[in-house]
Amino acid sequence: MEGKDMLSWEQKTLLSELVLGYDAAKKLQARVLGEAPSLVAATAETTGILVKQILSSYEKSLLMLNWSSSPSVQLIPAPVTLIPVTNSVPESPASINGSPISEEFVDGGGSSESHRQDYIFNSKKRKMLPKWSEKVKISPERGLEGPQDDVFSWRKYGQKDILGAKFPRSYYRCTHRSTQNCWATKQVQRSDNDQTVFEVTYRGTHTCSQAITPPPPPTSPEKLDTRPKTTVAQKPKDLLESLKTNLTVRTQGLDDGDDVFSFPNTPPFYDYGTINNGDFGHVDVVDWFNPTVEIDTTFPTFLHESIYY
DNA sequence: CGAATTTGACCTTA
DNA sequence: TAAGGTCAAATTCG
Repeated sequence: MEGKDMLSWEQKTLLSELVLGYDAAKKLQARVLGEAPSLVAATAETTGILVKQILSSYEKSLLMLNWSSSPSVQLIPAPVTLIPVTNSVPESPASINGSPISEEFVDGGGSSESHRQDYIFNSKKRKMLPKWSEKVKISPERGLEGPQDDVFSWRKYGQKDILGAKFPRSYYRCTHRSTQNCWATKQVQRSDNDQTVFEVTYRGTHTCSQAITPPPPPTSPEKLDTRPKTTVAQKPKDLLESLKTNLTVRTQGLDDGDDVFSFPNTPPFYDYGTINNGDFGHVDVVDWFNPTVEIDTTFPTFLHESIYY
């Protein structure tokens, strides 16, 4: 056990990602060989999804490697471009010295009295949060390109005009920040020229339960969506909005440069539903590839009157 | 009526 | 000090 603890956050996430891909590949293999795993129903996991998962896994793993070592590994052909956001020198791989975790994290229990102080330590922490960004491309026909599986719920807390940018930048944080002390945030910036591109920058990972226990037990075959409300496109009217909110490709992030942030008690894995037994959490792709998040045919319409402010 | 968004002020960072 | 990021009151939404 101590073995895994020794791993840096990067290593853990990388491992996690690789495991996901491996898992999906295994399933795919089983499928190809005709020996469909009875339990993990062949029902919902289409080959396409598996492939997608595998590719996504590769992309992210490569991204991480690309970042932490030589910047010469340019392999990411996919429609979705992943961009490591480097603030300073990505030099130190990850020297986790889980020292300054302080009570800030546990402090959440504290009442809501914190104003300025809250802000302060929040910003202090900000430096330590892993940060990464992605470009999400949209095609009118297919909706979103690339892996999109943001099952997290975000809440907008600000919008700002950016110098030189045509469109304002939107700021989101995890809905459960106050309730579960989850400090994940993201910001969405629409590309100046290419209307189909949004750049999403994430900071911090989710420590809230929705990142830990997404899928409801499949005990009852009837109910497929027992869950309250993860992020899902809702009002067609604000398609763009919901899009921005959902526009999300989860990728592993890395440290910010100076200090590597080590998580208090958060599993370093994003899990999209750990339903299986394996040594590692394995993924039920069906869950994160939730069709509800899809942008259907209404989409192109939105693109036209896209500029809505 | 509670939860999410909007938006100008305020705070932090470069 | 300006640009970027966050807060929080007011407003809108569901």
